[in-house]
Amino acid sequence: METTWQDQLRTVGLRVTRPRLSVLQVLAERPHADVDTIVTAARAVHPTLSPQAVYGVLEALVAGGLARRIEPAGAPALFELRVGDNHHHLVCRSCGAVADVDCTVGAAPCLTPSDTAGFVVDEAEVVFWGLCRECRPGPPAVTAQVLQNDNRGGAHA
Amino acid sequence: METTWQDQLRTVGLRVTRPRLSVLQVLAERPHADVDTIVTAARAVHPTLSPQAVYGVLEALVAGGLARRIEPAGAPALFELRVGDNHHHLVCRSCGAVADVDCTVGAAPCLTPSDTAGFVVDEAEVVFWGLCRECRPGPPAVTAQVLQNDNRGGAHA
DNA sequence: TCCTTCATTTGACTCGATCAAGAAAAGGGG
DNA sequence: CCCCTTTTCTTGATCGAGTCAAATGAAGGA
Repeated sequence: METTWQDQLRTVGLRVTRPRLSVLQVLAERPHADVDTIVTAARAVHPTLSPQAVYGVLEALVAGGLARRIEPAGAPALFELRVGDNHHHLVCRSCGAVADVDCTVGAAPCLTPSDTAGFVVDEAEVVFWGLCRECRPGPPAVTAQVLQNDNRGGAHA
Repeated sequence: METTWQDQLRTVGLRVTRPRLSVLQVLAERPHADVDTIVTAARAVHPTLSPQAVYGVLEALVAGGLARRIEPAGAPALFELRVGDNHHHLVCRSCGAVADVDCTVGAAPCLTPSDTAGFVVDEAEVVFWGLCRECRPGPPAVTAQVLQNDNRGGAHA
């Protein structure tokens, strides 16, 4: 990916500004960052950056297709630069850590509901909930069990 | 469905109260209701019910496994009584309408992440985004027989 | 360089949800 | 049937994420 941030911004019709470059830089280093994290990190190179500016920048980036917003339940929105590929997320219930998961099928949407109830579906969003390595209780007994498949509510394989 | 709300509440160790019965009643009639809707509707039978009480009731119901909370991105939380079965949701991008979707039988490749990045996954959450029948830009003429005589472009916000 | 347009700053504000203290009620024991 | 303990509800303050609006400032084409 040798296209610069500047090129990418211009390609989608956005002006090249310091706040935007700062935010892109932060997102490149820290995928799945929330607004607060972005503001804090971006201030390393742009000390006067305001939170509202970051909201504006992110809105523009998402609208321009340069960034994607994800909103795990009960947490502030997160942003990532991985766009255009169909991937999903693992979210830690304890610490909120997020990891990418490639969709095993490839094309979006990777799932097709059996009955759409009259809806025209354009996206299937998948979130895997669990515990990350650090938050997992007990000694790291590395079992192969990956998806707890109980027959009541929640998970399904 | 001969188990009464009272029985269900007692079964999970919750006291039987008027606010709880009211909320259960509302949820039975209106699946996928948000807190505001529940408060308004429940006041028909319990006029002094406070929003905070509803928050408390819902928290207790969810903790007791009698209700489930869903949080579509960009919308207040919704609650439903369908628990224990594995189903997902269709959400309308335009009006926010929600419909249940039974989990696709058989092939659900995306529900087993290929690489869990060290996470222990306990739930896979799926949300299908699209447009509901009312919000869909006009289907090819009036050829839809499934659709009863509704005023197209229906007022639904 | 000028000038128009788009971005950012600043500050107020909305909305959903949570927290805390006291009053009310549920429901088991006497 | 009443009392007492515990849970639950009410009232009101507070919080956090996100939005709105007016005014200043930068981007970049003419």
